Parts: sequence; C-alpha cells; structure tokens
Amino acid sequence: MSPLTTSPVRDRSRKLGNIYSPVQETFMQVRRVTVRSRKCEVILPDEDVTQAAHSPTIVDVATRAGVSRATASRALGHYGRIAPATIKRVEQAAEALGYRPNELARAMRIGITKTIGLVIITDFTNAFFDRVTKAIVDEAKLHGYQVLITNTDEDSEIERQAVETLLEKQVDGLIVVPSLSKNYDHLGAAKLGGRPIMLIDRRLDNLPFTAIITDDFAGAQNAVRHAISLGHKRLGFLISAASVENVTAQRPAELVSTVFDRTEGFLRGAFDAGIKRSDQHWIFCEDEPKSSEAAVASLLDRPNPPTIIFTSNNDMALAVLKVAGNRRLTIGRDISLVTVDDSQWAAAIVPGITVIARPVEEIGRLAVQRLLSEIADPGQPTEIVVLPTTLIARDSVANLYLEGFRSS
Amino acid sequence: MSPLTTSPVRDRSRKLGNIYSPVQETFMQVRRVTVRSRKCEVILPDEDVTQAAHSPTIVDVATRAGVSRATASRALGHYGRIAPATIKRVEQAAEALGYRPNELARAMRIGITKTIGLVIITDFTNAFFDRVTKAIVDEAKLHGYQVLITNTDEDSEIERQAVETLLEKQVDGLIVVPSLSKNYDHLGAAKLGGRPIMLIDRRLDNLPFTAIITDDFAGAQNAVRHAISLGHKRLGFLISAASVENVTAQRPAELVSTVFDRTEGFLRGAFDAGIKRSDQHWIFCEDEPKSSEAAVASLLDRPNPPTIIFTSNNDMALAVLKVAGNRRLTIGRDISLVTVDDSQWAAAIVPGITVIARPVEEIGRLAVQRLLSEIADPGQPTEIVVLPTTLIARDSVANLYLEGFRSS
DNA sequence: GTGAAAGCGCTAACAA
DNA sequence: TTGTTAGCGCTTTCAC
Repeated sequence: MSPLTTSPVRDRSRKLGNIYSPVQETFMQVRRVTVRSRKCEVILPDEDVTQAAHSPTIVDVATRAGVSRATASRALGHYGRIAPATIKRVEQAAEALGYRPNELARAMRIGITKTIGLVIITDFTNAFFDRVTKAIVDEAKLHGYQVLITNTDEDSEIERQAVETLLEKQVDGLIVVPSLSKNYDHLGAAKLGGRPIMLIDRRLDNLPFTAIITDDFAGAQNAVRHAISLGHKRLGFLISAASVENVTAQRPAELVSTVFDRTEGFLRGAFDAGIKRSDQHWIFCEDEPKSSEAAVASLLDRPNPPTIIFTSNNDMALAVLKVAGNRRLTIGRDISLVTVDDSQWAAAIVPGITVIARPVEEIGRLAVQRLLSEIADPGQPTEIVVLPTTLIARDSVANLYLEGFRSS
Repeated sequence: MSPLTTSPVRDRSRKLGNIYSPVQETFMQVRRVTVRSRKCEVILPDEDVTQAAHSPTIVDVATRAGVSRATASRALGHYGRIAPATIKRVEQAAEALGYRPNELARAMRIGITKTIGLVIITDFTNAFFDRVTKAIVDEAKLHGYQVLITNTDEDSEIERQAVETLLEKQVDGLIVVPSLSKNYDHLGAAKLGGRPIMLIDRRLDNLPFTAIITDDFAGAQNAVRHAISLGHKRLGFLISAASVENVTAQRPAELVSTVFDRTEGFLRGAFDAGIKRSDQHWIFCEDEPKSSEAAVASLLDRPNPPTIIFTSNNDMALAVLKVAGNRRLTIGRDISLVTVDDSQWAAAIVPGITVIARPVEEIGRLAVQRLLSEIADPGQPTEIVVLPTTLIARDSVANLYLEGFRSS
C-alpha cells in the first residue's frame, strides 16, 4: 500500500483559528479528486464462464446435477428423504456454478423474510442511537435475522411512511422508537398486517404494544438524591421538549415518555428533599443548540443560580458543557452536571460526567429477543418491560460539604 | 401520560462512588418489571372485517373493483393505457381493503429490490459509524431506497458472510467499509453477482472498486504542521493497529488504509519540519482500552516525553483523555492532543479538541449517489474519490511560544 | 382499454 | 428416493 500522492497543500493551520465544526453546520464544498481510474475488470470463476450471463438458479444446479428442481432444493435444504450421493452431487454442482440461493423467492414461498425493520430517530439523544442500533443488529444476526433500518428524524409522518415501506418489504416484525404524536393509526395498521411490533426507549400509553424501556423515573429521582447528599440545594433542570418553540419555563403538556418520566423523577426527588419551588429552576427547550445554549445561559444568569444542572438528554448536557466552557466555568466545581445515558467520552473526559446510565445494549437485545419470540409464537400478552438505570457517580457533581459554601 | 409506579428504590448514591461504566464493561443483571400487562387487542379497519385473515393481494383488489389482476396492476402502477374511471375504481377498492403492495413479489418480478446493503464495522472509530450510517440511510431514502445494515466487528470472515447474505437478499448494491484482509474473493464474488459495490472510509489497493475516502495523508501532515507552528518539537504518535498484539514501537506491515495514510502524513509532517527521529515517539497498539491506555502511559513516562500526542482515531484519543485525567494532566496545557474525526463532544468539552475533521456525511451521501448511479447505468469506470479534510483548531494544542519553555 | 396467461425462483404437496 | 406440478404476488407481453 503506497501513500496517496496529494496535491501540495499550503499550511493553512495558522489562518484557521476556530472555524466552524462540520458536526454542527453544513460542510465545506467538496473537492473531488480522482486519484486513479481504471477499467472495471470483472473477476469470473474458474469454469462456466460462458453462461455467466445471469446468476445461476436452482434449475441450473439441478440440470448440472442431473436431477429435478425439487430434488436439488431438498438436497440444498437438507430436508425430506434424499440419497446421500444425490446430496453430494447437487452440492458439487452448486459449488461449481457458484450458486447463491435467491432469498427473495424463498421468502415469498415460505412467507418469512428473516428481516426485521428498525425505525429509529437518529437526531435525538445520539448517545442512545448508535449503541442500540449495534445491539439490535448483532442480536438479530445471532438469530439469523437481518435489519432494515430507517430514520424518522422525530417526524411522525415520516415514521408512518417508514413503517408502511417496511411492511411492504414484508419484514417479519418491527422495532420502533416512536416519535411523539397523537396519531398512531399507522402502528395499529402494522399490527393489522399481522406482524408484531416492539417499542423501545419510549412507551406509548393506550396502545397495546410491548415496550422495552428504562426506569427513568427512579433514575432521575436517584440522581437528585445524590446531588442533595453532596449539599446541593438550588437545582436547575434543563428539559428537552420537542413541542416547545425555543425556550420556556412553562412545562409543556406533551413530553416524550422518557423525558416525562425523567421530569417526574427530578420533581419527586426535589419534593422529597424539601427543595423549595423557588430553588427549582425548570427550563424546557427545543432540541436545538441555539435554544439549549440560551437556556443554559438563562439558568446561569439568575440571581441565585442553581449549583447543579440536571439535563434530560445528551444534547442538553453538551449545551451545558459548551456554555460553561465559554464562561470559563469548570464543571464539577463552578457548576455541577448530571445527565442521562453513559458514553465513552463522558467517562474519559475530566471531570468525568456523572450519568444516569441506562442498559442500552440490553434494551436492543431484549427487543430483538421478544420480537422474535412473538414472531415464532404470536399472541403473547403485551407488557411494558422496565429495565433499571444505574447512577454512575463521577466528578461532575461538586461535593459542596467538602468545599464549604460558595458565593451567595 | 402518568408516571410509572416504581418500586421503592433505596438511595444508593452515597455507596456508589466510581463504579464501572456500562459502556466499557458488560451490564448489570437485568431486572424485569412488568408494569402492566393487557390483552392484545387488534385494531381492524372499518369494513371487510370478516375476510381479514390474510393481507389483501392485488387479486382481492381486482375482484372488488370488478377488473382483472392486470388492470388492477396497471391502475395502481399508473402505466399503460387505462380508463381514468377504472383507475378511480381500483384505487377505491385498494383503499377500502387496506391494500399494501407486496414489494417482495414486485422485486422478484422486476428484479430490483430498491434495497442496498451496508456492511460496516461498528467497533472501530465510533465517531465515524453513527454519522455515516445516518447519512447513508437518509440519502438512500431520498432516492426511494432502503438500507439493510450489517456489522462485522472488523472480522473479515464475518464480512464475507455478511456480503453473501446481503447478496442472497438480492440487494441492488453494496456499500462496504472493508476490514483489513488479504483475501477479497468475496468482494470479487459480489461483482460477479453483477451488483455494484462501493467502498467507503478505506481504499483497497489492487481491487477494481470505487472508493470514497478522505485525504488523510494531507490531514495528518497538516495537523503536524499546525502543532509545529505552535512550538511543539517532541511529537508522540499513537496509532491504532488491528494486526498488533498489545503495544509495540515497531510499525506493523499491515495497516488499514486510513491509518496507513495518517501515519504517512504524520511522518511526512515531522520529516518536513526536520524533527529528529529521537523526538518522534511512535507507538502502535491494538484497539483495546487496556492497550491504548498502557501505550499512552508509556509515552508519558519517557525521559523526554512528547509535548503532544497525535492519535489515529477516536478510541486512541479517548485513551489519552483518560490517562491524562488520571494523572491530573490538563489537555492543552500539560499535554496536547490532536485526533481524527470531529464529534459533538470534541467541540463541547473544555478544552475543545483539535481535530482533523473528515466530511463523514459527504462520504455517505456520495457513496449512495455513486452506487445508485452505477446501478442505473452499470460499467462506469472505477475510481478513488478523495475528499478533503479540515483541521479544526481548538484548544487541545498548547501554544508553547506563548507559555515559554516547559520543564526539560 | 382490458383480460388471459406466462413467469420471476423457490418450496411443498402429491404422485410415482 | 425422486419427479411433477402448483403457486407465493406481482408485472408484462400479447391478444382481443
């Protein structure tokens, strides 16, 4: 492997300074460089080069082995009564031809595609998406299943279409992270198709679906207790709410179930500790960097600002990090932070971020297992499975008892 | 939506201290709580409840509309000569029946599944995986395509099987992040199936595939220049190498192309700046937290340790963060850091991490576009498309000129 | 403008 | 033990 020959690049490093990040903005113009181009040579197998016009079918195999289609199918599928010698002959023919079964045809015949559909919201709580996707894909493969993935960007109309498309593709079942919506006809319709559906991350009240969720209420409550045990008395709560424009102190009527449960848990924790309403700083904002950063700023600018901020998800936590950084406030000293969902970076940075960890991989695994079980044996009772959260205490929460009281 | 009724949870927060992170270890035992269970009520459409035994087919639609299958197909597919009135009748019948076309059957008939296969390595450079996956899924959907996703965990045998399975599922094309291997017969075989294949992230020499990659050589070279412009003279290079056991200073013969190019770029940057061989601290290690953390430690423990560490990927960067944190070394002051791939957290934390940013979304989009173009019009010449990287200078690289010389 | 019939590749009755 | 045949649901000639 040789290094790429690159066109000379001027040293732009000094001029760069802090430029925009591709993660948050659109990308720089694309420079396309064709390093080398070559003819597309097709690699053919040793023999039968002549008839390689189309992929060999089972008829080709049968012909070559001198048997009927049915026999070839039996030989390859290892079922029914069949002579060992025939099996060998058929297998050799298949091998020689480079035969690859057409799963589409097979699926159509037997009515099972060995495929599940995953409908997910990528733009939300990213610390969840990548882990659960991997878990689902891996668990599915373990059981011989493939995963068709779609992304809804938290739009329920797109979700409806995605479910529709997946059903048309004849998936055997669905795993859905439901977006907030009043209208779940499309999920009802999913059941109609006779195919089971599994909700993850969020539950949907009043709909007869199994959901794998986490005990975010207890997790949030526990996080507040932890903070209080370290001396925090003025608490800030930064809650992401899709239904909100910009920022508000008013709790919106509609919250996604996870956020709802976290909110309730925070509230309960504060209530149980006897924190006055005036020492609870609630702020609800849309999941946009601008809004969430403004929200953090407004929290910090109050007369008696909170000593700690609890965030409802990863994006809000990043906003806290960012605004605190801009103001030269040190997390875990000048301002404390607790958020939901663990991640590699939360564990690696200084200070480590204290998180309400959820068993994300377990959610994915369980969802697949339950789904496949339901596929194999339909009509099982619906239930909501709640997995426990764990508080991972790191150093983003200051111990105010150790430090003595701070200003004001 | 009502809060979950949770069983009383004792306050464990004080006992917790720093416990293990689920991200790096296996999970705690799962507690399953059935919060509520109810009968599975199936929601049926308004009419034709009686015959809802199986999903309606086009024959059902045709019968109800009083036309033949062919006419129904034409009406629904909007092709051929057909009376407007008939179209309306058929559409109404379809609507009433809740008809949903069977894409499997359609695909079999016309030979196009409108599905592409994505073969990816999830465990490697995670800052890449989630972004590129989302980009691919979204771009595919834009063109009416779905994505079948598989994960190889960097194992080339699993990759072979994954490609095989995807081809059996009759995907129209493949996007692959190739794992390091000598043996690419299975990719040759993919071509054989007549289906185009697109490499992303890494190129493969001596194989006639189009690849969408980034100019990691220039990116790495540029990063070194940047560091040198800020006064760094002793450089550490922490390179992730799958082929290595544990840690070594010896450059392995086999490196994934991205890592190879980064290594070459670093080397070139150091060479051009006249950095002595003894001031270049090279270390190659497997992509395991234990190894990479040991590698970082060994770098820091040297007599004349580097003032900056360049890492070849996200995982290595996290190792630097972690070890530095444990030693109470501040990034961007006591030790500097540059890595590859931007991420939200790299931008949000303090200090912000200086990164060689790659247009990851652009890679995904381009891969899909080229793949679909190749599907529509096969036989286009193979080429390697190289996208530019951008150095995003943040604060993880100390300006040694400003600070004066440090100890030693 | 519409219908009859063939066939995509496969499996599973039913015969032989 | 093997072959014949039907058919999964759809599209698409080719007649009418």
